[in-house]
Amino acid sequence: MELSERKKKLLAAIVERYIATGEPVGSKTLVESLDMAVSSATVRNEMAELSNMGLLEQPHTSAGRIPSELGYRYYVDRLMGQYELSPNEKRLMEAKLATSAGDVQKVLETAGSLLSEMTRCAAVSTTPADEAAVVRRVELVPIGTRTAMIVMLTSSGILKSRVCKTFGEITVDMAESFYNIVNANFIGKPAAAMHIAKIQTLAVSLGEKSLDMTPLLVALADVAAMTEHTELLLEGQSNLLSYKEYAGNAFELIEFLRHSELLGQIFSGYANSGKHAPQVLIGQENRFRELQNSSMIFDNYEIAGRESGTLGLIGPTRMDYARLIPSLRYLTEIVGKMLSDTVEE
Amino acid sequence: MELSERKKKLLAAIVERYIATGEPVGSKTLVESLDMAVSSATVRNEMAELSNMGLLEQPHTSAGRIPSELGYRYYVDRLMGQYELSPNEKRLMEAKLATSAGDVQKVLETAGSLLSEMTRCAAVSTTPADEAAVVRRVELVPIGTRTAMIVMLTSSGILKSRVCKTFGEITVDMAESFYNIVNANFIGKPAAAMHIAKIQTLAVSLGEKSLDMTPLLVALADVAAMTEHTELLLEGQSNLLSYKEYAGNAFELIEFLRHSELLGQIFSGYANSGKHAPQVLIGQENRFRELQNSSMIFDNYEIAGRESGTLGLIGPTRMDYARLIPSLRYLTEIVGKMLSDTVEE
DNA sequence: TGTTAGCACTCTAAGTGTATGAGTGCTAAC
DNA sequence: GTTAGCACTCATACACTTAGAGTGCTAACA
Repeated sequence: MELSERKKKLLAAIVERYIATGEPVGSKTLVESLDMAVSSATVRNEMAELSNMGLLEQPHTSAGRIPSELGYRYYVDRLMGQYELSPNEKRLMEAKLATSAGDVQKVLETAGSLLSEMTRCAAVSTTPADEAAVVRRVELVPIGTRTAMIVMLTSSGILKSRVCKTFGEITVDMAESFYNIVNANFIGKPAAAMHIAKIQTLAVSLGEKSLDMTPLLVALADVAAMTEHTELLLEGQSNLLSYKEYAGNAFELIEFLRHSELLGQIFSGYANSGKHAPQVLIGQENRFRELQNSSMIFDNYEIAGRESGTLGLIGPTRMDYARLIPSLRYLTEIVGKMLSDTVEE
Repeated sequence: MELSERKKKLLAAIVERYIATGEPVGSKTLVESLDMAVSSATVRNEMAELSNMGLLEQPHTSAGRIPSELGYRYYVDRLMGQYELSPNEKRLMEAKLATSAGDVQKVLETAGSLLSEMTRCAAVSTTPADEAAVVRRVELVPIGTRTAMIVMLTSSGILKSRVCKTFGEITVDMAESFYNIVNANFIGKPAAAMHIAKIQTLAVSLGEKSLDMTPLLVALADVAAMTEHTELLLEGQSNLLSYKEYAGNAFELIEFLRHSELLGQIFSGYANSGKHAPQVLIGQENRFRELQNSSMIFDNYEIAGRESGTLGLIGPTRMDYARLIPSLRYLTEIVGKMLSDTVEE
């Protein structure tokens, strides 16, 4: 579908104005704001044609036009200018992220809250997924006489810990057994190897030590389970409350975000696609009913050259694509760099 | 203010019915639902008197009555029956909490999400405050060649960790220096001793080792700062969205909860008061404008016989006090027990 | 003296009617 | 291809009406 230059200009102006104000745009205001060399009547003709093509729609006969989903799509694909982040903004983002360096989860949390602040949208991120990930390191950190913390690091950089309590005192002997078991059975293997069934057979083989060791091993399995699945981190859902398009059904959307692992499916599906460019889903292009009045933008971050996880934004269809897409793109880029640096060694 | 038995019965019925339905209660429905031996005219007379006393109010002339804040207060102080938690509910709460045993923060998070689920209110909790708390233990856990995790435990049971990256490899020598510094300067002292200024003078005294050690020491100061202040944990804010009394201004309230350390003041003020019984603040009894259409219930939990922190609920004035107060009371009790057990050793 | 029936009164919510104005589509002239 | 002009549509605002719920008051009753 090829449009005349003038139609393109008008469509872009309508989309941008509607994004900015949330009010339907009429022919008169449009002519004024663009100070075009034609009259409002001409613009009306053009707008009527854009409507016929399905790029604009009218809430009611005597209202101005608003972009249809197709209109947004055309705008995003062909018309939109890309907002350039200022060096200042870039520096700020990097500085904020740097405070979390070394901790994958924290980097992603920080990225999420940065995104949600910058965009007034909800931000989503997934922790790196890597089916080939293996347990790189396990540590047993004594905390008290009967309390210890188990720390696990995977080759994909995921770090998880958990506190556990034992029945009796934790002895040097126990710690030794623990490390022996871990080294012999788990280091270099996928976290899935540490399944509760495996732990049970191990416990049996320990004989009389078994009673003391069980809480440690159970906690170990627990930590392993935590590292195993990619996690979905959410930030800034409350931003959505401030949009009038969500008045009334904000609760529904926020509950959807809060519970849904379905959202994770979209993301991990995309992460595996190997694409690397921000993907935009507008309105009904979303598979889920709860998102059909919303748009999503998401993009994969790369760890050491490999698509690993996703950062995303969720907001009203009327979101500022021209600004948000470059912001997200830049952030995924530096998140990728930071995480590569973290995981690398 | 002493009321006749009949007035009490009526007031309680009005409060409870209004809590249940959210609709003003009229004389006719009231007589029916109570199947009283008097007519609606008599009830009207009584209701008029209750209005005069300021215990009831009318949204408008031809509507039924709703409780005034004074009415709720009277109900809470004198009329309310206490709902008994079933053994089943108790068992469920305990079982859920038990999964977090050993980790103060996690226990409180779990308690918060339990509370918010049970009550459809927002739940707040504060981590234990203890001016006499000292650093009990610090561990340096190697994670990679240039990455380490610093773990700190205080005598009040707060456990915090942070990952940090160093410039060069972490050597056994460095670890030794680290532990020497920690043992000599910090163990047994308040976390505040680990201030960044102190860290700096230490770094200077290290001479040439200083460059390598600095990131570790900075991270140490950082972890110390984390343990130092009581934290405010929030759960279930999104529950509030489902109440019609918040339609429209839910955003304001949720933003208030999200940002406000002011809320912490109320809590810590109460925590220091030494009281131990659920405290109820109804509507305007709250100091903050954002909470004046809401009620709060909060109660201190005791660690080893000492008031240490607070659990609280925030919801619409029209909340089910008779059910929520006992629930909160019971939860603070078992949280206290669990935390005492955690901190004790 | 407390209780009750009855009735006039008040006020909201919902529905109807009307004016206003923004914005359109169409047509005829440029 | 562009424009001015005009009839048309529809949301919004406002005034008005009606029905119904609930009240307060009064006079009669036990």
